[in-house]
Amino acid sequence: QLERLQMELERMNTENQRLRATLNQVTNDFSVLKMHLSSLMNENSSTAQEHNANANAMDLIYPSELFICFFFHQIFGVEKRKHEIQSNTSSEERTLSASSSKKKRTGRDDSPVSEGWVSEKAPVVDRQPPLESTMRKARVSVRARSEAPMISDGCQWRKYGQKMAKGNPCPRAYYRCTMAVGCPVRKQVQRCADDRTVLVTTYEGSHNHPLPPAAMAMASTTSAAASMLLSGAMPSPDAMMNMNMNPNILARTILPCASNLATISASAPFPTVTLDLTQTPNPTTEVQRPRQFQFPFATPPPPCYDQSKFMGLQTSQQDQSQTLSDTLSAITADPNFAAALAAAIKSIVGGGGNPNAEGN
DNA sequence: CGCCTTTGACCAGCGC
DNA sequence: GCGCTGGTCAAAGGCG
Repeated sequence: QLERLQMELERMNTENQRLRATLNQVTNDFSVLKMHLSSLMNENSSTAQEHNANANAMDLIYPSELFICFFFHQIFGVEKRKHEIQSNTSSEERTLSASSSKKKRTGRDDSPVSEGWVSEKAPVVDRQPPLESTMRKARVSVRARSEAPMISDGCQWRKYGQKMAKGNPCPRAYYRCTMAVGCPVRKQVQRCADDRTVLVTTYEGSHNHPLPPAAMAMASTTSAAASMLLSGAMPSPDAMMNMNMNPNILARTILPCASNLATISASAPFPTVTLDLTQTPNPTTEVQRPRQFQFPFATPPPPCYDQSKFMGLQTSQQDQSQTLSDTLSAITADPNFAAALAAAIKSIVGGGGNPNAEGN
């Protein structure tokens, strides 16, 4: 009996390794596709027809991968063979970035500020393409519990301002990405007024440079959400409100396995996707939708749902290792994992990205 | 010395 | 027009 169990365990381990390899490949492909698509959209956004095509492409690519990519990056700490792939795409992206950037100031501004960031109020001639400037308006907000002043998302940030926001005693900090010259990505960090253990991080824009593996998850998520929001792959929040639709329906479509984690704000000045990681997914809801991709955790949730760790917050290496270990143990111990993972991969590779297909 | 944070000033948008 | 607010700038200073 023991021997049989050991053999079974070995077989499961082998299967898991194979699946992880497949997942790595899929994730890589997704990242490369997304970067290419982003470049294409920048180049081709001048014609509405091409824009529609891109929107359709977004529609096909993003909905399921967005969340899957994000989750598996976080859970598995996926180490990717991205550098060679990214180096191929980054050169053209840098060219794009360089061509669109324009020196605005002198003196101290050998910083990224002058190289690429185009202030909306600055009297510049060579402004960013319409789509890109629109893209910058889309925001992805992440709520997570953390004692740290800022979540560590793998990117390098430079603080460029801090303001007291109305209705919140906690100051709001403004950061811009400094991983590459001219990267337009910014983020705002503020503690929740109601619950100061909750850190609200709002991302804006998409990176124009290769990202380290640790940064890919968040970047992919925010970029994809922003793209979906603005490409027409999803209706605007206002449109949804006019149609008497609950914006969260859309969020459930994007993140079907964690419907209570994502909301789309219709009241915010900019279209905003909010990923609320201060809550745990409702297991009851998941049981009611067995055909959706979901984590087959038996209740209660495993330690990975300690979200301050789950989100890759600034916890110690030891904590993260322990969490990862716990997570892997919990996942691999579940006999349904392989099936669920296979279904998820199949939904991606098999073009099942449309969450509406097959009732998903 | 270079990079970073701090912080007051400035500007644009918006409502009244 | 005026005041409020959010967002950004940029000088000054700190730090490694």
